[in-house]
Amino acid sequence: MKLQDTLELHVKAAVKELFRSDLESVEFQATRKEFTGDITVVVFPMLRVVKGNPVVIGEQIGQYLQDNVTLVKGFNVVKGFLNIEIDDSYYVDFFNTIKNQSNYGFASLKDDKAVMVEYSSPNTNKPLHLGHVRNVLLGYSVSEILKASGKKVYKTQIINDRGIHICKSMLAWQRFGNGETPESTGLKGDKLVGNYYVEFDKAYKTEIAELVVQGQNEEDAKKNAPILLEAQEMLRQWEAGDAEVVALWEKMNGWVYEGFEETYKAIGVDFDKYYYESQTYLLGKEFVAEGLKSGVFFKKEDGSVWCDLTEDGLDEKIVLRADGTAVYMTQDIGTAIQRIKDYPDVGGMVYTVGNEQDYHFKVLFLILKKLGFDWAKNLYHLSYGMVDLPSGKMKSREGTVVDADDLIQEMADTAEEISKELGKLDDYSEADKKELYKTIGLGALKYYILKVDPKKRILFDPKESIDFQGNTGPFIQYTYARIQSILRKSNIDENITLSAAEVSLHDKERELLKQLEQFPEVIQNAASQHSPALVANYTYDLVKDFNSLYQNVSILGADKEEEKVFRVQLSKTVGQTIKNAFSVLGIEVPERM
RNA sequence: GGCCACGUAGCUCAGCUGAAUAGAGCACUGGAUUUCGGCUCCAGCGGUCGUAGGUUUGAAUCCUACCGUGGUCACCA
Repeated sequence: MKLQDTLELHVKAAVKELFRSDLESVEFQATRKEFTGDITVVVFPMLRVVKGNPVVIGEQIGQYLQDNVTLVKGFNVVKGFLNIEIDDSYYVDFFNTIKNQSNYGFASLKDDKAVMVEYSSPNTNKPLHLGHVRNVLLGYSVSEILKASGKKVYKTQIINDRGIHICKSMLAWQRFGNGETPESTGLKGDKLVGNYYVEFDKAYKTEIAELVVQGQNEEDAKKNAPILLEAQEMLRQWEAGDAEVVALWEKMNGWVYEGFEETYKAIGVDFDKYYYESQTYLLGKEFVAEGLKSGVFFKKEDGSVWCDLTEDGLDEKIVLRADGTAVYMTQDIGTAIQRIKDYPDVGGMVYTVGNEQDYHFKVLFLILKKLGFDWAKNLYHLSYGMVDLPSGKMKSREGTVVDADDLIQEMADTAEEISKELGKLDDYSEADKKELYKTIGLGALKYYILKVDPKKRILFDPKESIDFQGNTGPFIQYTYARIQSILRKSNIDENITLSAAEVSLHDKERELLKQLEQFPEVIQNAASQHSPALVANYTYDLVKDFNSLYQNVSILGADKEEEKVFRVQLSKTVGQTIKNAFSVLGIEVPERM
């Protein structure tokens, strides 16, 4: 049983015996550094049940605990705070239970409904950029955290593969492409298709300018530009199933998917299942028809279908256009239902989508509830803030978009520069070195993004993101590598288990053990709050405590053999915990760096 | 304008399901190595927790108003 749970029972018993009152709960907090003790009971909330002076009450409870609970070895009361000192044997026993658990902190799979986590969900007309990077890192990490908390998880995305955007790229490629392919140009497929999207925009603008010269006003010119009309015609042909257009669409989307896969692989994320808008919007239309019958939706005179959400404090929302074609909402309804059909064990879903779509998801979840799906109550919009650059917002038109592939490469390059200066890798092969630079560069990037609360905006300062000191990924990786170095040099018997009597704890060791004890709870909290930031910040605190110990005591040069054994084992366990924590953030740890 | 989110040290962020003197990192200043990896550690400097009210024994945390920033209010996605 956890320390806090044990103490809670005893505090309740104490209050029962001393004051003949029943407490519903007991409030604990870690004892602040400036006071003596390991864990603190806050007396104030008890005053509602037990009348009296908080200091006196604290003293009485403290005395009771000291007399009746063996692991309580002392106490003191400051104001309304009862600081309890815990016997070292508790921490040593705790350590012995976890020291060989390679999966420490992770809960075993609970017999519970699975969760589907959607992330990435790109359009197929341009490459991934920094904004997608945050999305992908968050979604992947939340998936891993949910798994670590004991849930079955499916990772997925919805690919926006149909619509005018891809037709624009297709048309431009037809006109200006001269049959170029990723193979013939050596370009990644998503980059190639993205280039033609830009080409389209250029041609479009030229045509608008020409029409304006010919006397049209700008608004009309934007609507009448021939190339735009042609793109719209192409979309109609696609919807009509024109064989040639569909073949081109399949070819160019295929290029994009290959490009995306390369980027996902470079980032180190994966998916269990892909959904395509082109395959789910029809199901959405079916359910709109059904909702119309059951009265969830209503039809306007022009034939468009709406959902009235005014009773819920929202507006009316369109779910089908007057011409009968699907809107965004239609296909999201279809996609959600399709997913539950495909995976009947799924009881809830997490949508990783930027906060500009907060309203959309509020409405989507409400509509699914109205349609009567019981899983609709377990839908969560993992809403995250924009990524800004020091120069302001990213704007594709102004060319300030940070490309995902470029970014990953730059991070690795920077890691290489810094590592070379410090040079500890002379005996590494070139391939191993490259792999390591990628690990460090990606570690820096991922940690920089994940340590911030998802809902907050991120200011992405390239200079700061590649910082290696302080609260950064490489700092934590460095500590891990340093621990591995100790383990390589130590030659202790791994299987020794020291009893509490054989170990006397250094203050820093006790701090570290308390910190280690928190890890499983951190994972659970991060899961329920969908926040990798909690894991990131925890890991940093753990690492700081380890470095402090490292600086204060000699591990391999400990005076006594038992001390050395204990410290090496402790170091190993800290290393394992760093590794586990980082694994749910999607960050690798190096043996050396 | 309506609705939503955010506002904590010069900068980047924790703390936000209420509790002790609001914590880290960067930057700046000063220290530590006959020692296991100095990408380290220790200390100092730095705060009207956006503003004003309210609830409470107790508010950065909860409530209200206002200010600032961003988002959103499409038969776009």
